[in-house]
Amino acid sequence: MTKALPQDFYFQDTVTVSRALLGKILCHKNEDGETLRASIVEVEAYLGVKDKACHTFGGRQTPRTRSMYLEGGHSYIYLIYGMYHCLNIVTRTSEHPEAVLIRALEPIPRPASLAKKNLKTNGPGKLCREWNITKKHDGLALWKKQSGLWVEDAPAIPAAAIVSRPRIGVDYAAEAALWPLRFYMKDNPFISKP
DNA sequence: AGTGAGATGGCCT
DNA sequence: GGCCATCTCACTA
Repeated sequence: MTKALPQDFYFQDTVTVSRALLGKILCHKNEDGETLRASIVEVEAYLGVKDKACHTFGGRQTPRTRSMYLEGGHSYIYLIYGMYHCLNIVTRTSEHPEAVLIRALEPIPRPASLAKKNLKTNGPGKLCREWNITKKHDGLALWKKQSGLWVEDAPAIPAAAIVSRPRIGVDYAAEAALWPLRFYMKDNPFISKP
C-alpha cells in the first residue's frame, strides 16, 4: 500500500509544492467505494495576501475562504460560476493562506471492465464534476487516506519537462495576471485548453 | 478554427 | 448588483 504524502510536504513554499505536485497521484474514494486515481498534470499557484488573483488577497477572510486559513495539506473547494467546483490544496500555514489549484489530471488506466470512457479531467471544473468532488470535500485532511481524498507519491518530474505560464482566467488581477504561476507537464495531452 | 453567449448561484461591496 | 481561478453549445466560415 502506498502511503499518502505527509502533511509537511505541503508546508513548503507554494511554488515548490506546485511543481512537486506534478506527476503525483491524486486519489479519491467515491461513494461506490471504488478508488479513482490520476496523475496531476497541471496546477496553478495562488500566493495569498500579495496575489490579487487569490481569494485571500489582502488578508480577506470570509466564509468561503475559511479553509485557506487551515494548515497546509487541507483541501479548499469553492463553487465558481454558479455551477462548477474547483479543487485546491492549501499550502504553508494559517499565517500564509496560499494554495495550489488542481487544473488537470491524467487518469490512470483501470481494468477495462471498470473503465469509463472519455473521462474528462482536463480542466479544474471538469475534473471535479467527473470525480463528483463538491463542497462536502472542503477542508479535508489530504495527508490521511481516511479522508477519502489524498495524494500519493510518485517520481519527481524533471524541471526541463515542466512548463510555466501565466494563469488562466485571472485577467482582472492586474500585474499578478502575468506571473508565471501555471505549471504543467510538457507535451501532456490532458492539459486544459484555455 | 475561432468567436460569442448563456447557464447559474454564492459571495462580496 | 456585479463579479467570477468555467464549460458547452451554437454559430460563422
